[in-house]
Amino acid sequence: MATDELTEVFAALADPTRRAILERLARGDATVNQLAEPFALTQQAVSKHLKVLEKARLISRTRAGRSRPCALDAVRLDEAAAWIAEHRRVWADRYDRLDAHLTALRGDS
Amino acid sequence: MATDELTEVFAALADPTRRAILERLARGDATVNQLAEPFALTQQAVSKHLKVLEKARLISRTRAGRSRPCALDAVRLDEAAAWIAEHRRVWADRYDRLDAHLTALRGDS
DNA sequence: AAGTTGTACAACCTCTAAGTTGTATGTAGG
DNA sequence: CCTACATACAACTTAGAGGTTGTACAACTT
Repeated sequence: MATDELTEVFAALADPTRRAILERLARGDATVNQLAEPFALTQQAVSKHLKVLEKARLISRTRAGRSRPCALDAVRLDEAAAWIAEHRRVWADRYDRLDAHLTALRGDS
Repeated sequence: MATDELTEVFAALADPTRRAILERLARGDATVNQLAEPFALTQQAVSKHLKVLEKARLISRTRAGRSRPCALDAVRLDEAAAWIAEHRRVWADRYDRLDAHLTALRGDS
């Protein structure tokens, strides 16, 4: 994944409202107004959030008459998780080596 | 992890410079000036980024004479990864059920 | 055809993030 | 001590994020 795409995904996840929207969508698709209801926000504000999520490709939208239901798209989340996992692994290795080193220094088995 | 902490972590990861700093630190601890060198940024700007990373507890800092080396802290990354994994799982389940449903509709085995 | 409903667009406000320059502080070394 | 170096603090600028209100438009309902 390109750097800017990672940036978009993490930036999208950095907003509590957007994370809440994703959590809501995980329980089923929803329209803008349905998503807006639990928040003390206008429909327009929620639409903006959805635009951010859509640009980050964390959700996709379809047309259904006059409403535009949102559905989750897991691909980008996987890629973000992969970035974290990769770097987490690298330095977990470092700490494992450090642990081993310290253990060796202490003369433990 | 509290909501604001997740927000801090994701917001910290949303900046390409900060991700690059983390990648650099994954290869070994470094001082502010060492971190600043590859970027076309002032020392002060890098210090600000480090402050953000430290507040999000993605790095920790120690004193070593007149320098303050930075080291990675994997805990928060794990928590961010856990959030992603949890939600990814939920809607992976949804799509699995959808798949099953569609398969059933088609009359496949 | 007329009205209602769901969503998007535009203009605006305010706050904060990310960068700058300039300066202060603490520690090391001559 | 004095100087040089590594980092931090303060004040400022600029751009963008997140919110608002007002309005437009397309698609159902009657």
